[in-house]
Amino acid sequence: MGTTQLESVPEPKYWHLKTVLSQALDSEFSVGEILPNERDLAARFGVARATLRQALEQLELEGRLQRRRGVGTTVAPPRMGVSLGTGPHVWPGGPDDAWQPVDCTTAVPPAAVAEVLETGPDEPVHIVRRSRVSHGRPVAAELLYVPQFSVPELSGIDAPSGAARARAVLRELQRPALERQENAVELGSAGADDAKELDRLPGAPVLVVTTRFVAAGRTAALSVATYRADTCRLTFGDAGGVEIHAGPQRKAS
Amino acid sequence: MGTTQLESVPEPKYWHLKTVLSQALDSEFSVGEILPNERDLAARFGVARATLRQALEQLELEGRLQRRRGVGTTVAPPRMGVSLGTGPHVWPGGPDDAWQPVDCTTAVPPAAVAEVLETGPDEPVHIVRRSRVSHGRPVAAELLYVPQFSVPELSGIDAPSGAARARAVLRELQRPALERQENAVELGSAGADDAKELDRLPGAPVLVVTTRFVAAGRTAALSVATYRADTCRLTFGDAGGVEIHAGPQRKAS
DNA sequence: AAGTGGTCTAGACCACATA
DNA sequence: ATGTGGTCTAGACCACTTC
Repeated sequence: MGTTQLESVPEPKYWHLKTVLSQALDSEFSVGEILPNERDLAARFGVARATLRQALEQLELEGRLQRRRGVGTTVAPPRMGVSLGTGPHVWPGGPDDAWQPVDCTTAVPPAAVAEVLETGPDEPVHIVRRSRVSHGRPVAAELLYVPQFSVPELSGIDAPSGAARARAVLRELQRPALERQENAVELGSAGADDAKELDRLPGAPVLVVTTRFVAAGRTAALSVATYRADTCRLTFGDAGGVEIHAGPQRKAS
Repeated sequence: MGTTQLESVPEPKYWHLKTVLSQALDSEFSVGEILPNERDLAARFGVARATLRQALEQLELEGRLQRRRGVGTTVAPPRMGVSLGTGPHVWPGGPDDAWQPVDCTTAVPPAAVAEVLETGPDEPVHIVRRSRVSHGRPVAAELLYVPQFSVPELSGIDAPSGAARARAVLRELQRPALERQENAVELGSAGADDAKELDRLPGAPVLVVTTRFVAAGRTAALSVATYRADTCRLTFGDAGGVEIHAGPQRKAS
């Protein structure tokens, strides 16, 4: 009769919507193309705008879409591989360094950082701000904490702050020999500062990479770098990483 | 609590709310404690429930909260460090293997996987499902794609499917010598299958780790593992990783 | 000025866990 | 049966970019 069929597993609308849109992106759109605006899309699919947005949000999280306020929603290119390196070659300011110093201040670090650095709770350290650009786009913002003892030769004659001082600190940091490094990756959301540097809104998802550089048996520096989670695929190991993306899936026929 | 007035730069409500809640979590709550329900919290802060939820969502993304339907919202423990390893010791089924085989089927992999494995577009491979448990909690679900040529000695007499066959495949996979491995980490959202295995809802944020195992100059196996982004901090390198969490921040005074 | 995505509201109903 | 978080709606206004 007129009764609706019993849905044993009622899939959420936004979930189904995401699937439909994902397939449409594969078959009917090309990279960089702009989608219809959210109000039109919502009307076309017969859902509220909030529901449509929930689907778009997920697709953006997966790196399939890029949304910019005042502009529109575009189809994102595949994520770019960003190498983090694991060997002993990646030392701040070293040969393969992809980072660009931005600024440098001297201040007391957060308690959690001071603990790792084994500095006193009120002992100031050098805080170098660096940014990483790849393929012409900003991909990461970093705070590099350098304790005073790691750069003993740092002359006060150098610039007291700014990019010049950042370079001076990095230069001095290269003197001791690197013993090892440790990496950790976790999910986070961009703070106001990082968001601005990454050209994203605050709260944007980021991959937080914390790296501890050890020299002479002590933590010589601590790096906290936030990578844009929407555009980056972090690669480790010997080569550039594996190219695995969802892409158009084949259906059993 | 007290209302805060700022008009110069209209900070989004949910952003401010997130900050307030974050501080409250540090000072007034302990791990495992349950928060008031969303309707009460929204009323207490004088916002709509949707706005309150936007703040909770971010805090959950950052691993500060854990929300379970029908139960409530609790304060999450610090993320657990999960070692991925980088040395040549981590081979599926090897000594330090933290994975538990669940199932095994033989099927044609997605096109993107077949390309990396250098198998024909219609050539079936072994697909081993494994799960990883840490501290009594499921942390990752994996699909391990093993081409036929990597396990030539696999006897048809072994179990045709199920956990028994998974173990057989892993056993045979250990014969060739590992040359190197490549890792990549990116953000994704859990599919229906993974979500169930990870005890999360579909769409939950996950860290997708793809690992290519190379032996005899060829890709011997490809692993696509999804880690719970809310509870896991992936660690690389020699040791257990760095313990950096936001924690109570001190304010400049 | 017009159009876009971002934020916010005040409801409603549903799925799930627990008692 | 009750209470929780999850989904959904139909609006409104705001911040930003572009024309």
